[in-house]
Amino acid sequence: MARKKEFDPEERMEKARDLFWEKGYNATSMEDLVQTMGLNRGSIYDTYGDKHSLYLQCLGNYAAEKLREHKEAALGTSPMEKVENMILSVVEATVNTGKCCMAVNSTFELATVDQSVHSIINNNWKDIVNFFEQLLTDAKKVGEISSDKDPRLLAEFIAANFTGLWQTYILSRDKKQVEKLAQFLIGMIKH
Amino acid sequence: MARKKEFDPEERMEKARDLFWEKGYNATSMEDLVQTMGLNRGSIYDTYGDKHSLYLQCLGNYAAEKLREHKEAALGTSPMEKVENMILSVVEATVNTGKCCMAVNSTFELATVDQSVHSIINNNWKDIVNFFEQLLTDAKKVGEISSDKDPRLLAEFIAANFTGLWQTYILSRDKKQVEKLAQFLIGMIKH
DNA sequence: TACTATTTAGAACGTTTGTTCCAAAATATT
DNA sequence: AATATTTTGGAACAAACGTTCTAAATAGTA
Repeated sequence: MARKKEFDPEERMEKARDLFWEKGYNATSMEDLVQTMGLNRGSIYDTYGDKHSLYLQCLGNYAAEKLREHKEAALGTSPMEKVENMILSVVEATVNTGKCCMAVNSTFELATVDQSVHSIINNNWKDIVNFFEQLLTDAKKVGEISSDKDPRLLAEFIAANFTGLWQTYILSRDKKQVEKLAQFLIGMIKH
Repeated sequence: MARKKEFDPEERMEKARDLFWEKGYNATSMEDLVQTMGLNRGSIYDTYGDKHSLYLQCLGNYAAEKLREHKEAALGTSPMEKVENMILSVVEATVNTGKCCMAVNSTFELATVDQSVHSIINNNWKDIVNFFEQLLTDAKKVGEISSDKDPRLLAEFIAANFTGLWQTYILSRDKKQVEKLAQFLIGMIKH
């Protein structure tokens, strides 16, 4: 009947996502997006809706991918080994790409004033904490952590520490420094 | 010879600071500032320079005040008691005002792309970590923490955890939750 | 009281913002 | 090959942006 889209909507959204990730929401203009996505203004509005709607889709896409990456990083023969590898994987990704977590950036730029953003990030956060909790419950069962530990609290503590690691990396830009802090965290949760 | 300023520049800057603190840099317009500061555009430009310059002054003001507050909160008969009170004071201020740290907001919105902002925040961060390090060194001397602990690393760990606490508060908006995490942190650094 | 330096209020500036619209180009189906 | 439907590029829009400017008001000095 008619023409088909000449671009892959998912692929172009990821270009937008990377730009939002780098510059933040408010500092990214529609003109920036047109240039970076390589799409016409009309095509963007037609495919994704307005700027805010596009941002929410980018953030949702990021959150889903991040959760997947966390789970993929959970390698190891024991639960605690999995937890440890997840932490090391976050540090590695951060220093390799030089970028922090888009959801955390978004938390501090928008989550206090934008309910939709808050909801996406909060759900993603809960998913990650839940995953940690599961692993730590397993770790408790097999005796890798002592029986007086609360897996839920420990999970929340680890997740909160990710944000601390990112903040530290932004300020220090020092790979060794962040790795040292991560190792310290790992030591703390083990004992 | 001529008229004197009819307003207190410091006092009006604090109004601007609170607005930037609440909305972030990019989401705050010059019109917003005119309304909130109760000053004419010309007076703002004449007194503080342009928007970016005003922001830097607000951030510097915030950082100085925050450091002072941290030191004021360091009450107690022993070094570790002081550390503990500093942590509790941050939590209390957060849940009471409902606001997080302006410097941390700024870290994630601007520090990666704005060198001046980065510099102000980084120096403030170092000041705070140095203060913690001093207290923890004292704590080590009097045997409040074990001799195998590294005061510098522990200080960085505590400071990083503040950011985690703020992130947690933004997402959960749950006073109890943040207090629980803070108590957990205190327990961790004691043992 | 007259003078003068400065502040004041707000109009006005040229950009940039996010968004909409339209004519031309394009392609899967008939 | 003709048709129908959708995309495309870019012009056009009003509103908001950060900034500058001007004229009137003001108050300390002479």
